[in-house]
Amino acid sequence: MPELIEVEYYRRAIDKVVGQDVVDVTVDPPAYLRPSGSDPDELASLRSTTLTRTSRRGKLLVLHFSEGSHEVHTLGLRFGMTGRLLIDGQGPIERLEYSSGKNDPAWDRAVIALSEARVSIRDPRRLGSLELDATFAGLGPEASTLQRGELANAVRGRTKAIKAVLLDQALIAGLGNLLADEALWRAGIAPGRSARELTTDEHEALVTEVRATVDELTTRGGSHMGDSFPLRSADEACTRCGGAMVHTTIGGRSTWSCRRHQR
DNA sequence: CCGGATGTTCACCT
DNA sequence: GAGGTGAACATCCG
Repeated sequence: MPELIEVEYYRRAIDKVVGQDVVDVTVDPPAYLRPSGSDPDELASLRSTTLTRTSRRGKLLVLHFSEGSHEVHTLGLRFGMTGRLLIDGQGPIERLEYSSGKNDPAWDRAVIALSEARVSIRDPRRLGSLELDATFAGLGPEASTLQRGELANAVRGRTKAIKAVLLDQALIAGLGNLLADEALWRAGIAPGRSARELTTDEHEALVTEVRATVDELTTRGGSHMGDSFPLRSADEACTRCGGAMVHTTIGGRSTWSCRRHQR
């Protein structure tokens, strides 16, 4: 799952099982536990704790576990491109999800067995991960509430492309490849522009469009259902201005933009 | 058969 | 330190 939108839906789904006790937490393969080299046996420290709350920044979902009134551990969940959350075998946002075809229980890479529910990450490509005692350290400000000053901070002195800044989770947390393209398309900013060269007006436009895009897609229910989305095809014209849609690679990611109205 | 895909991390360059 | 590239993960889709 990309983008913070789906992760927020997952967070809300897990909120419904807050209050339950942990029976066991497991990963398979062991490398699904990060950072690499972590010992899966350490997950045993979660047994008999209580899931007391959830939190999220960007695409990182964090579960908080307590003993009595004392928080003793957290667990970070990352979904990568292809990880889905299942609760008792059910995907809370099934209709939004990547996998249209096969759905193999063997792809359950992380399982959190609670007293009355089973939470798992089903991830065919293993691009997601689990992290014991994860924190938000190292993540930039939340994209869905991005402020002008936060964007100004993120781009300050950076020569790399504005799209690469939007995708860098340490600078701004939560935007994925599709959302970054959409926000830039809406703001009329070419994705390859050097970040530090954006004007104050462009900062304003971009902050507005990042938030609007996240808001609209959250309301609508996910990032795959856009009807105003910039077409990811060279065969059709920009739905806003009729210009040619062009494909490039920026920050190592596939990028679509309109040659005419994105400047 | 081949290449690319909503993500992240790491190694290796410049 | 900044930033770019490519590989890796494993599967599906066109």
